Amino acid sequence: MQIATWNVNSIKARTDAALAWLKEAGPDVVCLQEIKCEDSAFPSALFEDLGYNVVTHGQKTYNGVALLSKLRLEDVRMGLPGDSDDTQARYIEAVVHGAEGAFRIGNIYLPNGNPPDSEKYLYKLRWMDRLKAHAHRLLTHEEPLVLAGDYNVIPAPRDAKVPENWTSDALFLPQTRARFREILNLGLTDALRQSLGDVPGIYTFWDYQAGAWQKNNGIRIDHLLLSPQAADRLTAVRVDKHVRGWERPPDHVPVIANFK
DNA sequence: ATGACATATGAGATATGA
Repeated sequence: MQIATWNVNSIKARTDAALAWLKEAGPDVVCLQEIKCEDSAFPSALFEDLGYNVVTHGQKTYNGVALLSKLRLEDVRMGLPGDSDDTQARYIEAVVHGAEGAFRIGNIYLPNGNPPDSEKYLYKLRWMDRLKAHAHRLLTHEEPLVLAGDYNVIPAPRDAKVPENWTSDALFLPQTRARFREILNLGLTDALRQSLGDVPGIYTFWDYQAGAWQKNNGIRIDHLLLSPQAADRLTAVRVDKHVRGWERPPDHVPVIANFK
């Protein structure tokens, strides 16, 4: 079972790239973030032609998440619980049944939160509190659970090429990292760190500006967090960095986890 | 340095991203 996450920064602008990567990598499930379109505008048929079932939770212009799966998507839920006034489309969840059992998969597009002195940062922190509460509930099921997506969190200095550049940024502020740790400390495992250890230099995002890609000035902000039952089955994690070198790429690249 | 770059909206300039 291969489960991937990828922030595509507009599915309309990235349809060809997404199709090319799916043909190349062939994951069973993909969590897409920032589709930036309403549900009716998502090019589902093109992905269905590749054998994927598609569910979306989109909105006009901003945000939006989609789940693509070769397996049937069951118990689909849209939106992160905890705030009925939240209109931003940032969470979709479903269950898939693989040959070796079921996985519940939550697809996350966590708010950016910049600038830190704004309401946007308070929204980010509240959203993380809601995610913590939801993860806590899901963990009581004691089943394989993968919470994958663009967390907009740099967990540690080793997750940035130049950590000093991020000290006052909403992605790396102590409060942000503390909330991320609180979520991990519920009993979740960072899949990439379990698989690859604490090696530095692994990034999933390179800014379009100032030649960040050419200088490998990246950050690791796309994560797959695993319940104990999912972590037990993890066999490998990789980052498909080469995608960032494609023509007109998104600024994020796919992260893929393999499970036995 | 609020800029570089990129996308959506909508038709010029602004909001958002990280």
